[in-house]
Amino acid sequence: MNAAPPEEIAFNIAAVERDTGLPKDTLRVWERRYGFPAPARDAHGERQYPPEQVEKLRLIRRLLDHGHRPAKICGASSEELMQLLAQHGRAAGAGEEGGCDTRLLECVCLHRSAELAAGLRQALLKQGLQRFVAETVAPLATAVGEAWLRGELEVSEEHLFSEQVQNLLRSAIGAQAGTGGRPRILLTTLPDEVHVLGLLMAEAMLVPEGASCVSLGTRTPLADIRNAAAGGDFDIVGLSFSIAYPSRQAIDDLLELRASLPPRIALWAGGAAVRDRQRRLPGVRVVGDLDDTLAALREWRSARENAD
Amino acid sequence: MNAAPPEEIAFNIAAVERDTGLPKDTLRVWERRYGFPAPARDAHGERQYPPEQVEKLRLIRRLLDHGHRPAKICGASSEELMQLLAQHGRAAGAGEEGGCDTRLLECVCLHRSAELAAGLRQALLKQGLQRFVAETVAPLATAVGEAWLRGELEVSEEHLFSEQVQNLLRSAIGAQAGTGGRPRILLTTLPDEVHVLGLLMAEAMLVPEGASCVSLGTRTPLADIRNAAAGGDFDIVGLSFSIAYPSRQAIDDLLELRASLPPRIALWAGGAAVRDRQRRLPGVRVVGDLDDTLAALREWRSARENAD
DNA sequence: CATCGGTTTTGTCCACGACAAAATGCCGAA
DNA sequence: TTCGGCATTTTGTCGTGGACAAAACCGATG
Repeated sequence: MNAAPPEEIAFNIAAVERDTGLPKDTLRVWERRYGFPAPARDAHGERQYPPEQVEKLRLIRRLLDHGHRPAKICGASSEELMQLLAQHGRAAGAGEEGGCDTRLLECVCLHRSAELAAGLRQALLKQGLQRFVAETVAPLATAVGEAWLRGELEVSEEHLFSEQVQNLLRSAIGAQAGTGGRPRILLTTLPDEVHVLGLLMAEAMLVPEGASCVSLGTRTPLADIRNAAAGGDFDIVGLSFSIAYPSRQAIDDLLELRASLPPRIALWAGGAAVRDRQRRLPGVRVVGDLDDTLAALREWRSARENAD
Repeated sequence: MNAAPPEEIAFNIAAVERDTGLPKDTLRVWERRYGFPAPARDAHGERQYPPEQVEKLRLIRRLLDHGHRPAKICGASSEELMQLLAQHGRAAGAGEEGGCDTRLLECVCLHRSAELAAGLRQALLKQGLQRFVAETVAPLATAVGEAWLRGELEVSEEHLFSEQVQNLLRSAIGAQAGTGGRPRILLTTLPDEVHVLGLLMAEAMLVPEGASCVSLGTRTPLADIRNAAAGGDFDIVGLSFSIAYPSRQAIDDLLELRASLPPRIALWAGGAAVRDRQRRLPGVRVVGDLDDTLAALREWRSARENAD
């Protein structure tokens, strides 16, 4: 009959910011404006967020990434929010999830690390690197993202997936790293983008085509990208933007980088935040998906031949 | 004679937070208390930090990580701060940097990515994985950290180093991943710790000894670590803490995790933030350095034999 | 359909007070 | 000496509410 919830587990505002990605200022102003979240207060008047509210904030955060507005959804119940998310899940799932290996997805959900690693390795051997990335990893990553969005995955499960894929891709890329092929491509993300899989997938598509890729990983400041690109004899700078990246900021950052980069260095951008934004990005090659990466490479090579 | 600095390049408070890692609240309260930083204001009264002040804040940030107090150093000039940092560099350098491969360090500084990759690969082949990690990677990582601390490296150079080492270690670990050896070890870091090299180095030491390691990468919430460890038949949870991690918080977090973890699962912690803190961490095996990782493994195995 | 202006929404910034948590310094006991 | 408490200082984080720029939205016009 322990009906009373264990009250000691409550989050302070800093923990909520960390867990949801919503800045403290935003949490406070939402409380003022929309009446949610409505945390309890401790003896000193400090906010104490119960776990349910943190959970709901996580749902809201995901819906925001998909274009909803806080005023509309802060009032809704958790069930309604889940329903909205499920709609997105279905919309995306219809196109992509169908093509994903459900056995591997199960491994992620059930935390079967050894089986997941083996299954991925097997798929890689069977399909070859490029098809493995385009047909197995990418749909799986989308499915994992959607599942995580719907709260069906724990953080540790998403991490496990990301780590395993990294291990495999980095090995495979390293195994065929050529020397000195053209174009030379510098791959990285901007400081607010932490997702690394997009970069690795791009690298895995490009290296087998004979391009020389140098990845700086995530979170490189704009000025450092410019310096590294100009000083390292690069032909192309490639940036990756996940769905969570604010689209407007991506555009501004790209235009700024384009302006500061020597004209001879091409600028490529890929990921959900820049898809269908080609029109607003003169001088930037927007790479729509992984196959488009190869198209962009062909374009670059034929343009270079003509220029010679 | 372009003496006037280009005034348009000034950072707002959010950019400074991102570049220095100092929270906005802290930046404002330092200004109030110590008179530094002293940003200009734009037409709307918002802070505009000139690049020199951001640079100095970065120096201060590094000194804080090494135990200095803000009140003492906010008043100092950039030159004095650099001198303080140089002292730390020498102190650490005397012990460690001497043992590091200066040719490879030069590759990092000069941004010679191909040469760096080749040099690392060669060292790995020559030394074998464990000696490579202990004798090449670890000293090099320390040297890179110190150089970055002294401002001798760009962000992009540090990133490049980290990426190259990751590529190599992940390949090497993947190549000898056994199946089902004991102990089964779950490796990760807490949410505020973003450095991944410590984890990879530990994994590289352990896997050749026949241990089964599963890495969740960085930033796993405490509750997820507990769930993953308890649900995955693990014997040991291993956490890594870089020098930048607040020592006190590391202790609290470790004790909390220790309490929530089943007693049969051992808890290991390594990295600068927990070194020499064994006394305050009952129930936690503090791993002093990479060689101590092997000692800890031997201890675990002999303890298990005796228990059987 | 694309673009422009006006309106609403939304996130971020400001000031300054308060106070908990951490670091430091001091003192007495093992 | 070294260690463990205890008082004091330092330091970071949280609170409030007002302001306003930037973004999103919406409708009208080329």
